[in-house]
Amino acid sequence: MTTSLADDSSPVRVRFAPSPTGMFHVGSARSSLFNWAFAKQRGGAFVLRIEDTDASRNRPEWTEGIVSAMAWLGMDASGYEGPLLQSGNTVKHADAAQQLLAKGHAYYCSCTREEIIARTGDQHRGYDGHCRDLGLGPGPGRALRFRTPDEGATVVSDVIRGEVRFDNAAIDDFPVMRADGSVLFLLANVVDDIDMAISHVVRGEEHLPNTPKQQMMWQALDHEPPVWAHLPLLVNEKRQKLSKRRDKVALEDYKAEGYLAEAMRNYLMLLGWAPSGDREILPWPTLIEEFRLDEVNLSPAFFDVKKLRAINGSYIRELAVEEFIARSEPWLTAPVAPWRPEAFSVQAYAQLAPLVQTRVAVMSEITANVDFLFLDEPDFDEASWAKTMTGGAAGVAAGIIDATLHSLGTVAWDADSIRACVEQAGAEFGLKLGKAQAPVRVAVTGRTTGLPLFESLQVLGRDAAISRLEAARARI
RNA sequence: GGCCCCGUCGUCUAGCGGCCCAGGACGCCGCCCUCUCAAGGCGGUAGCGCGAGUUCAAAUCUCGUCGGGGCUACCA
Repeated sequence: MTTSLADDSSPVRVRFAPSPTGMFHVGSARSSLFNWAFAKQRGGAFVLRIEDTDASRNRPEWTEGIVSAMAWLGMDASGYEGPLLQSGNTVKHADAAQQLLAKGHAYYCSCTREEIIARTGDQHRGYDGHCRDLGLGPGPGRALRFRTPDEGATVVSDVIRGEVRFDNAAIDDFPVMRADGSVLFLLANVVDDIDMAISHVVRGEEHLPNTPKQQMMWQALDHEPPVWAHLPLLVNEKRQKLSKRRDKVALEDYKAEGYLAEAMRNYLMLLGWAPSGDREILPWPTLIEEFRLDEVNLSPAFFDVKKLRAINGSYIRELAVEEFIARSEPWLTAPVAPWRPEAFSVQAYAQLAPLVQTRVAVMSEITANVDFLFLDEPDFDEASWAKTMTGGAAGVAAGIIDATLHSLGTVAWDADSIRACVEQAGAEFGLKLGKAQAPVRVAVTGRTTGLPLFESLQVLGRDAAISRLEAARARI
């Protein structure tokens, strides 16, 4: 938008400043990725700062969660400064508060919330400036408030949104330091950004209403405000901001489901920004190179898992088979895999892996595709069994299985020969392969759908195939 | 309530006054391929919220309107 702000030559130092709340949110992930792409593409620096000022809801291990989630997405600790803890900077926070006081930009206030509401008669009116000119000193129950101008306007120059104007009269004197001397987020955030020499503050749009206040403080502290960039929100299907409470937002959950980091990263980059031309799936270095902060969209983006799935499937299919096999490991072993660990065979899996690869959109789906190979008994799907083995289908199913069994014992054990057996069995009942294979498939794999049957049988082995067909035949 | 932001297919987006009776992708539907299911190929469905204005010309500019959202703590 405002090209002077997006000037390619200005030095870049960005920060990602999450508060450690226990899980890494997809919105945070997107925000960190945008910051990262912008910094790397401009040859700038990226700082990770943990906003742990609210001691009541902080745990040290949450920080580790943020670091590892970022690493998973490809933002390795070697590529950024930090993590720095906001709580480690409290001396400077307090110092800044005193500076504001000394310069007349802040004053002590003894009002309680109740008193303010009682005076204004309106919960929504905000602070009425009661203590503004009382010249109060520090003391119990006295917080420090920033004195905002009564007239004029504060204009926030945002790379994405252009100039956003806020009338100063509408901005109440806001607290910057609690009565206990601890500094509030709004100020601490500014002090840290100044301290870290942050050049661009790239964050979610929910912070836009706070920005004029922060900009006032930058200036009151004798610093040029940074370049602001407020990213559009990530929303749910009801177009509300993604929230921990009602939406599935934990990056960890998606990882556990088998979303590939590179797919998640690519998808997230597409929320609010798009590469030029009709391209969507691009390697990370290309995304970084082509990303432009000032091209970021204005409107909120729906976090669409369907599209994420599609992109993930595409990434899975792009994997070299060996790579796919290697990456399948977590879904083939405990605690995910339902079979006895000894029953698993990498060789057997490797033979079918190429067939699995085109059939899964998320890695967790691998398990159900090959479980028949390693389970002692197939995991029968009731609907599948009912459809192919009971009622009117029972007679044919029994016949097909009998006929297949008849020739399967002596046939050469390869997919083509096995196929011929089933084809022949079907012919005896006037059935095409499509119909004839169904009871065999269910008997052996437990389901009507799955990997190509004959390759599956070949890998399963003759003995297991025969005993499963016999067991199923007995159950019909 | 106040302040602020946003508004192109269902969704993510391309579009920066003529190249657009709007392009791509996901989804959905159909066809082909096919041992099931996928993958793949081909085709289709569907959109500029509305109203004024500016202009020879508007999805693109302006205003209004309607709709959606965010913020509104001695939380971050």
